[in-house]
Amino acid sequence: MNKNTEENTEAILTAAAALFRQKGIAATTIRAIAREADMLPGSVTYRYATKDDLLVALMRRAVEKVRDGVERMIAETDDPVERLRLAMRVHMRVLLDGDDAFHVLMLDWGRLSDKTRDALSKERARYEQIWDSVIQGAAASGRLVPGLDLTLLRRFAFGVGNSVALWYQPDDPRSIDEIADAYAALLGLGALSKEARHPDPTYAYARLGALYPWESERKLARFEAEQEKNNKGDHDA
Amino acid sequence: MNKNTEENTEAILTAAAALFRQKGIAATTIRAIAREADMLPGSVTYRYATKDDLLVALMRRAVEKVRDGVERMIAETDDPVERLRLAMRVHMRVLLDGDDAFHVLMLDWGRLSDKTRDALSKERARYEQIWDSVIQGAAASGRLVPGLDLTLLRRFAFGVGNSVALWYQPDDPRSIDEIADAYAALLGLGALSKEARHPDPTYAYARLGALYPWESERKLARFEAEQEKNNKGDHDA
DNA sequence: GACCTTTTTGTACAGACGTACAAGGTCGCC
DNA sequence: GGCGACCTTGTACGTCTGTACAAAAAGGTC
Repeated sequence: MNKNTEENTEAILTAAAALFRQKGIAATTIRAIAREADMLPGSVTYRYATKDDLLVALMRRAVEKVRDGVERMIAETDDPVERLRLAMRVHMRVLLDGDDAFHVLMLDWGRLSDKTRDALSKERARYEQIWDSVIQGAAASGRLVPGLDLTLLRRFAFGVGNSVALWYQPDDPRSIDEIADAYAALLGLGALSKEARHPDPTYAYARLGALYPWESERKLARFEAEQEKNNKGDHDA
Repeated sequence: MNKNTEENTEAILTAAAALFRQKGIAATTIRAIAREADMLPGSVTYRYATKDDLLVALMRRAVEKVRDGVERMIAETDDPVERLRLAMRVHMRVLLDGDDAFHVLMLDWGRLSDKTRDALSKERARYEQIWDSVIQGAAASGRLVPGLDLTLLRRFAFGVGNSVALWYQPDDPRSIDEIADAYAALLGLGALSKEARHPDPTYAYARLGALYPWESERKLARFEAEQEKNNKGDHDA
């Protein structure tokens, strides 16, 4: 009737990840984790003395796993742009369908305590570095628009990948890979049609104001002034 | 020494929003909100009987405010594509620099209780509808790649806008509008250089597999099989 | 089957939580 | 300047939290 130790540890991590993802970290109690993992609370604290220890162990594992996955995936090809798409697939697959802990790592990062974040920052940075190097590889190959801010591009791609987690439901008619591919396509090609965009994106990026030549900066300025006025008196604290 | 009633209500909402954003909803206590707003807990519960009431009031206000902002902004122009960019600016500006409550609304949506989410879903849907109509307007004008899944595009744009909140820090050297413009540019034009992309995005989107003609589907399949194998035995619960 | 280590159980505690409410204070209006 | 409505204060409650720990049970080794 008793599972062995390793299985129980696994059950704790699985249950904790699922609950953290579903209800958030603070709203998840150790007792709930134990219940979900079919054991008593003492068995949880026996393995992880504090909730934070459990959280760190969980996230460390998750980021290592996904890093492994992405690294193996991009090793499949030498093409720097294909690497970007494949990385997106793995990232999204794990985020949406895989380890709940990765989901939590991506979404709750900003709200971890300093101590917890510090304990994980090295691992997370290593993962982001993979993305950076993939993007830098693509840029070096000359297949990206020249002059792009590559850090911003990484954050854009990263953010796009992560944002799916905010709306995706498992019963979505689209498959995860479909979404990842559509997102990768939008990332690479953009949404504007051939006729609507400047024929050379380099030019458009060189001066962002030229992106939409029909834009009137004056209208924007007027709106800004109005906003300013409306916000006055709002901020006392 | 006493502020008047309206100011106190405002102080509560401001303090609550800031704390919810910073530490999450569950981790924020009514006592902490009261302390931050410089009053006693009773004054908070006098105005909002439960924490949930406070949360709902907060978010309702936030989404109405941003809806107003976007609506006024897009009324400034008839150009359907410029509207998209202007909407992005307002959205990001409020998200990053404006009402903390909007930040919470966007990021914690998936973790609200059913009751709370229901109480807000109409307002939020109305906001998303504005984006939908902006995107549909752009599509109808023929200036988007034909055949795009417009719901997916809205989610992509929405996700892009929201994801900035996961990494942006107020001390970032870039201004919010700079980021919004860069993101809008990437959204419209994509990251691939002229030489690297198929000259007609319509074609590329029509069959996503053709997006990166150098991609080998076989490599992907091999990886998937391997993943499958690795995951075996992982999932008992 | 005795022995030692590893794990589970059950119970306990101090503190913080959301919420309630009687008492007192403040304010504008007549 | 008294009255009623609105708001704040202080205190209290039952519940739940993370964590601790002694005692019991299980498992492996000889």
